Amino acid sequence: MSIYRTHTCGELTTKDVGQTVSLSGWIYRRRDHGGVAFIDLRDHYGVTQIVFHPDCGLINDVTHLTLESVVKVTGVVVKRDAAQVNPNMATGDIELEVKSMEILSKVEKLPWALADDSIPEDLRLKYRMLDLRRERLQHNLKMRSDVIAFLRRKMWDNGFREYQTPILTSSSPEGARDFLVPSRLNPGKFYALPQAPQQFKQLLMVAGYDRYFQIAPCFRDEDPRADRSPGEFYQLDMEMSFVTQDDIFAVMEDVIGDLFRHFADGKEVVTGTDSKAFTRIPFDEALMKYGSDKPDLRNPLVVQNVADIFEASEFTAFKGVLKNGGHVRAIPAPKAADKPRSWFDKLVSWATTDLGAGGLGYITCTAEGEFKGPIAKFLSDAQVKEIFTRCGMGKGDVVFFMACGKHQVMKMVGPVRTKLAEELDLIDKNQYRLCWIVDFPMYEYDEDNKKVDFSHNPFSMPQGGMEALEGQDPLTIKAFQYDLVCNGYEISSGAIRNHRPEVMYKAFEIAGYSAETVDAKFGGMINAFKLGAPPHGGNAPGIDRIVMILCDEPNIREVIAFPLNGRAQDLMMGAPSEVSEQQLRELNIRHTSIPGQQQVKAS
RNA sequence: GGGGGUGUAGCUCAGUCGGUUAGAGUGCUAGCCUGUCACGCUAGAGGUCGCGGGUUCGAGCCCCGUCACUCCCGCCA
Repeated sequence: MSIYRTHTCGELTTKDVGQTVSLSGWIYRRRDHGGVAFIDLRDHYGVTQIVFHPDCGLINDVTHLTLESVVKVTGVVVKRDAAQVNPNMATGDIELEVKSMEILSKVEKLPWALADDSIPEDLRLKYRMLDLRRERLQHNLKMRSDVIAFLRRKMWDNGFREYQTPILTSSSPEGARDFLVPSRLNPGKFYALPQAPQQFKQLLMVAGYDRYFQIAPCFRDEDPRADRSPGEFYQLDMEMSFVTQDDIFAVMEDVIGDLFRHFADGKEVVTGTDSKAFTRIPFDEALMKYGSDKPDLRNPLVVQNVADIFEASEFTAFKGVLKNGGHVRAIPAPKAADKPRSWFDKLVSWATTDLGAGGLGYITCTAEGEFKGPIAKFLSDAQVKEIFTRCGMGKGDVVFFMACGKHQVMKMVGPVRTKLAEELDLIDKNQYRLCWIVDFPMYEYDEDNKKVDFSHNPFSMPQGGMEALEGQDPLTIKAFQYDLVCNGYEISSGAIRNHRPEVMYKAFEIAGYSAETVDAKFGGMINAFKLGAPPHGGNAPGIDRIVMILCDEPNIREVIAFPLNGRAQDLMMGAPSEVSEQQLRELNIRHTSIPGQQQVKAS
């Protein structure tokens, strides 16, 4: 038994009445009535009301303590009178009649009241230790720990073992920007922090370990987003040998499907099939129907291609877009015809300013079946009817139109589909909808450099193998490359790898890399594949993002104990910081100081 | 690198048409109160209106610039 407590603040009940107990924790709230005073004492497990009666002689002490001070109290558990029971508290049937109190830690001054719920984020990050005391973050981080424990168990149950891979590795030429670490023993040379253990896990497959996983830290020096933490994040990195895409899907559908079912907390987990399998949507179809490669399937709206109709119309604006290789898509908006003019105006202004779209057209169908709207006059009645039929819309409904450039479907059409569903409240917030996006293109055309380039992982196996690479238009080749998507978030990405050197050289050749370049850049991997490599593949679910979704948080920082802010700074520790000249000398580093640049301040 | 939003007391915010000494709630400090549970009551302290410049008789408010935070685009094999 601890000298600090006999129980936690969450466990005393009427069964303990009459016992003398000790609790330790933080003073959460205080109610002072002069003659009698109460404090709510909080620890990780809950809150218990402590009563200070006049004869305890401690009222003056406790009322002059700043909230959040840490105390140990000893006293007797008493049952509350019926009128005093607090049904909102787990321990609301009892209270502790205090006999003695020991102050373990005094608070000097709080930067904010802990009960306050809307504190600016930079302040929260500066005093993260205070922020982390709040119930919401305690819940999120416990959830994170539980999710990781669950994933480890499930991976073990599926025959996987966890292996560590290096944190100090070499800079890789493809992919995101690396974090670099100077080498003291090798002047002028740098390690890179791994963007993912990609090459190492493939080498483990070559080494015959068959089923690998790791709760792996990944480091990428890219700008953040709400669902993307700057600097570092964690993946459930996994790889397996002698498998096809179907084998990998089966494992992930078991692991991730069960994960969501286990932590859904009453929400419905929808896989789109009557088994454990997840719906599979080819990339091209996702782009067409949802305008996104990570569609939110809770959103029932389905986009339609109406290029042919506008091609045959008198609407020169859209015809011009089509002539330049662009697209015209229709997005249905059921039961929106009676929305006020201002609703439409706001959407159009949102599309032009926020999305940077040229415009947003729409045609409404009144309750009487009359078509109205800014672009209705450019179309014949038959053409409008055809559009409404394709969209499954009718009286009282609206169809929106978006014209966009060749490569702008995801940037323009997808957001409109999402916005309309939000505006019309069509998204079932009580669901997790999981699906695979499959058949990603192997290559895409790089408009900037006027060349064919890899569209995803260059190590992915092209569908059709060598035959496809040699005989097919590169831009039509698909890869065994897939993403796992939940509620509009990409939660995992993976591939069947290209384990055959000759296919690898050919794949790189198409993207403009010589065999010499491939050897120079990926020598380790390609040599490994010349020493007996099993067919293999895998993927890597993003743990932070999955926890964020399960916690129903809009921002990934809410599920990370000590996140960096939007400029990749740790406001509490003061990172990144300047280092001494001595340290730099040892590393053979000299830097040009940047005048006027602010040091990140530690709290 | 680009675009949007925000910035007034420790914190959350209000501040009208540009016009007297910039307000409220909360927290803080002191006091009162014997059953509260976001206790209540009284009083007090607390302000570089993010920063700099400009327009004006006069700027929290208008203009220009800048900084910080945040969301998005680019980027993220």
